[in-house]
Amino acid sequence: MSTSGQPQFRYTQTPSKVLHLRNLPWECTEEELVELCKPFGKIVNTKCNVGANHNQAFVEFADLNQAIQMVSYYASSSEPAQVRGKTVYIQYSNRHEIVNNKSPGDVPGNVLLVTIEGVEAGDVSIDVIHLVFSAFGFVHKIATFEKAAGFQALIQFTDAETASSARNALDGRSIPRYLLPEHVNSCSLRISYSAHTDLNIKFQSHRSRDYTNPYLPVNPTAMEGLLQPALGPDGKKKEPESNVLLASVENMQYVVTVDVLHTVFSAFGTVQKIAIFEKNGGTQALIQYPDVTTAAVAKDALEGHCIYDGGYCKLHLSYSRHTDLNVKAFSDKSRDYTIPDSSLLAVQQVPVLPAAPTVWQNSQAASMYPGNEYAAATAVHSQVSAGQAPSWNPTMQAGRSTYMQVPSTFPGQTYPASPVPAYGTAATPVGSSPLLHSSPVSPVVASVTMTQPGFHTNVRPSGASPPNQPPYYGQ
DNA sequence: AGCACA
Repeated sequence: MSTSGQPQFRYTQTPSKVLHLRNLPWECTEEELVELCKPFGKIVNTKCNVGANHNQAFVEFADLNQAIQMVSYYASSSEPAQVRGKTVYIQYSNRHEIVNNKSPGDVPGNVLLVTIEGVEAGDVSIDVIHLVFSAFGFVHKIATFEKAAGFQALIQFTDAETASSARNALDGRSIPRYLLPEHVNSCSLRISYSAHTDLNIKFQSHRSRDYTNPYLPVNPTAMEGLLQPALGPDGKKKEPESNVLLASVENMQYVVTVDVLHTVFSAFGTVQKIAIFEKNGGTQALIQYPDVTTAAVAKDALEGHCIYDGGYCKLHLSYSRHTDLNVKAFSDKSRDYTIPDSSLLAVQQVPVLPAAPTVWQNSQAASMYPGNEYAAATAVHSQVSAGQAPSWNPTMQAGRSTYMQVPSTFPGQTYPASPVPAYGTAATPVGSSPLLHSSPVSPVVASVTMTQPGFHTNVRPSGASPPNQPPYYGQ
């Protein structure tokens, strides 16, 4: 009102709680703005990426004096205001409040509203959603529902920072195909912030989970695949889910060692224990994960796949009745990776220094979002977090840089001197292959022969074959 | 490097 009609000159501009900032770096984030301005007072609102070049912004202080403090500080300072090394020019805005700053969905909070486009509600299980979002931090609760917008989920994180890292990384991306039913072609995530801060989950069910409260009652009607046998799609009784998988190996042309299994199954999370045994003339193995979710994903991803190309060592997976295996810590038929102090086995236990098998785990994680969707970024994350749990371990907290758009470098290149066990060479493609192949029926190991740019370093084609093991390609 | 609902 008072400013209308007349051009404003900077020396006549009247102070305002709202400051206009220009010459900001491209796509300057709200965090960067707040970082710059908060020493002078409480910021109640911002508007970023304003102007044709998206290099201007507005910041509104709670109090006029705070804005005056900032302007006068930089007016007399020898150090200009800077963001990312760029000098930022600050002046009073000719408005007195930031209006209609954001649509509600853009106000950061700890709860995300995720719309999963292109799928039916039944196509994406809550376990898959949990797995995908757990890469960024502990997921407290999930509630799914169907609205006009489609299949949606509310996902509660500890804080807005975690939620926004997940949002920034996943908004507009797709859930990897191998986590979805075959008939799903595309499925993109639209993510905004919910106004909720704490979801009220009443039951553990196929549509809602509270991971902070494992003792929450299971909804008897909505329950599916939890704790008790449920009916599968074919109407037959479905075995109860378990964190332990029973794998039977069909057409076992080559010996399947503990190490091979470990490499294969580590692609989906921390493998705690493995036991191999003979039954009915065939070879079976039990693979223990920390949780049912990881086991479920591994089961779905690996079922029917072959460890070695050419249809050899085909895996058939079911849930074991066991929940905690009692195995010898180190024998040729069993392994307990939770024993922390063995130098041979400690790699599972978040070592301080990267160790070869851990790097491999991360190589696996790197390929979790293959192709043009997540590609290069995940690899870099692998470097960053080498030595930690793989990305898809739901307990892992370090996934925030996972999906940055950065040039591709694979962890294998980061530790060229790392001793890579030969068995790792043989088995590594197994874990990565279902990810690299859109077709779930591809032999697991086939990625070895692929020449997909940017991915070849992931599979160590030059590694030696293990003693007493055939080459895993050709044959 | 100079003001945002288009």
